[in-house]
Amino acid sequence: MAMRKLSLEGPATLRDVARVAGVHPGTVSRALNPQTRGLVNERTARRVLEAAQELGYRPNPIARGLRTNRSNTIGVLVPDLMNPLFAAVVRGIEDGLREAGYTPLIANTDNDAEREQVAYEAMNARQVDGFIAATARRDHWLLADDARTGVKLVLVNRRVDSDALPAVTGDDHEGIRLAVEHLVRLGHRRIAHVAGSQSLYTGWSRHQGFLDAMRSEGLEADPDLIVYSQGFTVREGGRCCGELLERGREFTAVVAGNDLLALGCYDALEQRGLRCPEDVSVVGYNDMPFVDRFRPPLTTVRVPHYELGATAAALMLEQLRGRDLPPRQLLLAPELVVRGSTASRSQHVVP
Amino acid sequence: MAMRKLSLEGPATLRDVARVAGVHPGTVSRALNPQTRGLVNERTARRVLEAAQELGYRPNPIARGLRTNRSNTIGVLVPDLMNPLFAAVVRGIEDGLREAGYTPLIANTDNDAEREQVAYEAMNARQVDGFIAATARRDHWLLADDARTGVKLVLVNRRVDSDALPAVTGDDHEGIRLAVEHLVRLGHRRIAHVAGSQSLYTGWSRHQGFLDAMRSEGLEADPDLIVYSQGFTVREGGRCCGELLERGREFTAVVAGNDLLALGCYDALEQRGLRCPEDVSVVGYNDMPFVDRFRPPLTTVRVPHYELGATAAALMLEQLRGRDLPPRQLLLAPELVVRGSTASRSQHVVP
DNA sequence: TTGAAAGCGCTAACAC
DNA sequence: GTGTTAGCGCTTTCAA
Repeated sequence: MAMRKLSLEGPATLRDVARVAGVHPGTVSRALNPQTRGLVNERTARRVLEAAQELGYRPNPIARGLRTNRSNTIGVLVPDLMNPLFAAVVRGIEDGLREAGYTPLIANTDNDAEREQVAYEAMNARQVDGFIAATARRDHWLLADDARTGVKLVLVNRRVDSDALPAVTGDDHEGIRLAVEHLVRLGHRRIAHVAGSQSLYTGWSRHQGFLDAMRSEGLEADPDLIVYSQGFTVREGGRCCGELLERGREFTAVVAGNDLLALGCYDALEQRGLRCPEDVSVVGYNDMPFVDRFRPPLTTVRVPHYELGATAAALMLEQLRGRDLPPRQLLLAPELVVRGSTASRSQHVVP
Repeated sequence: MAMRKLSLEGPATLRDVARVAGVHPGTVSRALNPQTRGLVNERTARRVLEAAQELGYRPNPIARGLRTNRSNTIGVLVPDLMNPLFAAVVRGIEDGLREAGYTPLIANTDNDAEREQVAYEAMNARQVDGFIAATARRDHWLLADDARTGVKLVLVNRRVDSDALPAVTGDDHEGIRLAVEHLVRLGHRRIAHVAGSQSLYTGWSRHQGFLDAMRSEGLEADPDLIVYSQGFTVREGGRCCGELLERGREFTAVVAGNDLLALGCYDALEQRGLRCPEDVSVVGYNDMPFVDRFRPPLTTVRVPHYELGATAAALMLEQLRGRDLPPRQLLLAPELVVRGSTASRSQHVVP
């Protein structure tokens, strides 16, 4: 027996369902919400469910959000989706959030403070229930912002020293230690470091890791063998490695702050007629897609970016559900991937 | 003279502004909306603007959306953000939309029909004003769906033959023509094609382009020199190129359906002791990041992915503003990028 | 030109 | 257990 749709146009509303089921809209709301289903008679609930089904009822999240001040939406602030690392993090976040019915709202910020502000405000206006920020700069208004009242915040790929904020990061300290240890086992002693920008968290933490790793291997981290790049780019890697070579201090291996910097090292070495790994070994960081295809295939430290994102999502859900849980700071284990850019120390010492 | 905030908690609302300005909320709404500002006295409007400024008033898009059935939000359906091509498209979309105050809602679908459905429904429920779909499958429920009433749809990186839907795509026909022409100029005559999956739009259209290009060069497209992959992966490229070699028909060059397939060709050739480009030239498609770093650097056809996205955004805005504009189908020009994987035809003919 | 009032679809406090 | 009511913040008729 076909039942006519009650509201003649547009999708079915709660009231339509109520009319079909012969109950009050409030009852429908209760019956449909898992949280409050217990408050309603089982038979009634079933009737409501059937009516909803029949009408193809879909709750309107906008209306719900207006009432509840929640949106089941999480703002994701990321420097650049075109960077494969962040793309992986974002997929992890999306997949981690989906199960729980949350949707990410994504904005690229290019690490630009103004764009971050604008995106933050816009998302706040859209009632996001929380933010996951992959913003890399170490000093960040988001971290200090007292105006950040109520809204949850989870950091990914960076943390704060105070332990005041939930965060997931790769264990840079351990990752760099693996890289240095690998080089030492190959006989290298004079190991250089092309560091990432020290104003970015990962650049800074890997630099710290390098200093510690050298120390614990009983080696001196010669300041002349450390050069700081302005950014994580191939170009900067080339410039820094070039500077290293021009300083005239000998070294047989270099640990780069990330894979792009390592690629730049390739360029600088080639330009001066030096071979990798025969003359100089190079280690990258991140294990970007296709670095195994480079010439030579890059030895690097793999960071579980997807898992970083998925874990950040989990931490966010935890914050959202639990009331005032202590913020947890998680460290995800990296993995050394040995390929063709590292080899035993040559007799030939550069420069 | 400091003015106390009126609603003691939470952000300022329209009513707060109205109280401060000494007018009715309706007037504030009119004064603040550029569309209706003309209806209100200029002096009053200024007073309202000042009050809004003072209170730091931000309109609540949720409430507005509830009333207007619009959300200033565009659903973006994309197979996989971790694919750098789509990441670029999405950035183009985001940047193109931002100016106009629209926000993308992004979902990865992995080209999976069910996930697409779910994402589509969820976004519809969130009142998206339109969809930009980069979904690649040629037969697609979205395209036929009669239930797609009212909501705008723009296609990117694929089109439909009927011209019924606005779409932006790279000009695959021209791109493949450039590739074939390049090879012919290098003296190649027996040119093979490792085609992408024919159920995906780009795989199909590049295959068509190949047939036409060969014809217009006065060459025969030998069916034995065309092999169809199951997907755009390195692995499939390897399998297909291997099959090509096993068939025993001679060829000196291969046009791959995309860069990953081309990479697979590298593998298959190397595995059989053949050199690229000395024995076989290879051309890719897309110009992914870092293909210039491969061994050998890949000759390929560059597709302007970012512009594809930006143009799709523009098309969407056009649809949103104009009432029932005829759907435009745009073609963006590709560009041949010659690198090291193509060379003059060798005397040595394989297999 | 502005005010009044209704209502988008939903939830939650309270009443029965 | 269920109905009633009020209202989230905004836009948009309709009247004045």
